[in-house]
Amino acid sequence: MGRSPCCNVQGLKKGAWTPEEDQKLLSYIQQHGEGGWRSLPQKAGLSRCGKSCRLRWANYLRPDIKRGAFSPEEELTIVRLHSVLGNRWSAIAKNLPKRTDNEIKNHWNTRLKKCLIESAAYHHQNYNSSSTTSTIHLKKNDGTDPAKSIGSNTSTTTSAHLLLNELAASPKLKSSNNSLALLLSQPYRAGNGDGDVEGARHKKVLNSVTVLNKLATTCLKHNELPNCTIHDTLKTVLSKSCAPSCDAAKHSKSSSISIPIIEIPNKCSTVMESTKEGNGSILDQEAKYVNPATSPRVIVLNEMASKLAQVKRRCPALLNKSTDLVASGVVTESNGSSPALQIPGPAESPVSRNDLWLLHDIGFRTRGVSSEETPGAKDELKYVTFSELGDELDQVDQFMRNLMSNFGDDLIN
DNA sequence: AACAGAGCCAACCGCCAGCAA
DNA sequence: TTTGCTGGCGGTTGGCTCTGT
Repeated sequence: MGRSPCCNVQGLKKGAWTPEEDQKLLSYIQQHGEGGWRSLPQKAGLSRCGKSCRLRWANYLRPDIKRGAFSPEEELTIVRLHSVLGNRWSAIAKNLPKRTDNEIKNHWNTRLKKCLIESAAYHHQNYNSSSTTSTIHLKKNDGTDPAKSIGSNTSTTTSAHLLLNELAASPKLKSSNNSLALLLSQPYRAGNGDGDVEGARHKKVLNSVTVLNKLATTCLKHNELPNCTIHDTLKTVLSKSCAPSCDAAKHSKSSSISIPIIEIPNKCSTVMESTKEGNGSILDQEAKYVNPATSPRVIVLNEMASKLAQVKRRCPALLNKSTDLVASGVVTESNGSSPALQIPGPAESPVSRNDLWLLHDIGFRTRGVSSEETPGAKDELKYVTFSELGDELDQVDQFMRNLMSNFGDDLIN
């Protein structure tokens, strides 16, 4: 049960502050300092409630407040921090000197959130339309070519299946019995054998989500994972994909927005390019960095991590198992120097702002830098680069390969 | 010029945690 | 342990401004 509002007292003024009121409040605080808000109005000669005075001071009158348009760097910081902290505006404000939580909150609600949502819509449209021409056809393991793409009938998994196809198209993968190739070829195994996409569409089609769900189910079924590089990989992926959303949910009364893809739509960039004084909002600069080729890999990694996180939630002991399959030779130890797949392009690209926007979606938290692991480092965050992301993707693939080695039969059957 | 709708943001409201009595 | 006070937080609102018709 909450207390009665302090502003219910009859006769107290509400609404916009006048310059005279501001001056009274300012003078009083300069003379007596902050605090004692309940008694302050009377002492300062104001017909306001204490709470109103405190807010006016904190959000407007304080001398160390920076007002005006947010710089690209500040916007970037907000997006990055929001991905980890959620709607904890005060915590975000602590990382933005001279900005108030209220101002950041307003900026997010009126601009940034809108642009992110538009970006997501744009991206979905972009990829759904492009998927018809860029999808890579997989070969079945028996050598016949179904000449059909997987998941083409599912709009929600377009990006994921594009990347899975991209992975599958890798020369290395093509020349081996890679787990992804096996997984991706499954729609045709599961069908009636004629490789007809129409047939598959009406029967059992494995899109990327299904693949990942299957992966998750298998993990759960076996209730354990080998204690080897897979263990570390999974742990890394889970810690990155799971932490932010859990954290945000814990600290935010309302759910923060969850956007599958971040890409800067033309509409946004156009709007921002007209910003006065060319005071580059982040968005018009972002437009220059848009690289559609970089997006799907992020998304599929996110999807993979999300599914694996589900496994973790359902089976907390998963990461503590110590079955040593390395020693038994079932799984080979990776020396880290030769990733499972070499995917050209994004991994070699320099980090751009767009990468960081993309990372907002994933909510990456840098290895080892969390409040739990590093006392005193609360809210101090570092972000992975795109090249690191490439490594992660390789590791996830390695994980899947190893998993297939152990549980392949269960996945296929 | 007048109007409507959208955008923006200062301010309000309800709730909560910390603290002291 | 309970109660009340205080400051702080995040969601929401209302009014002002801008923009388009």
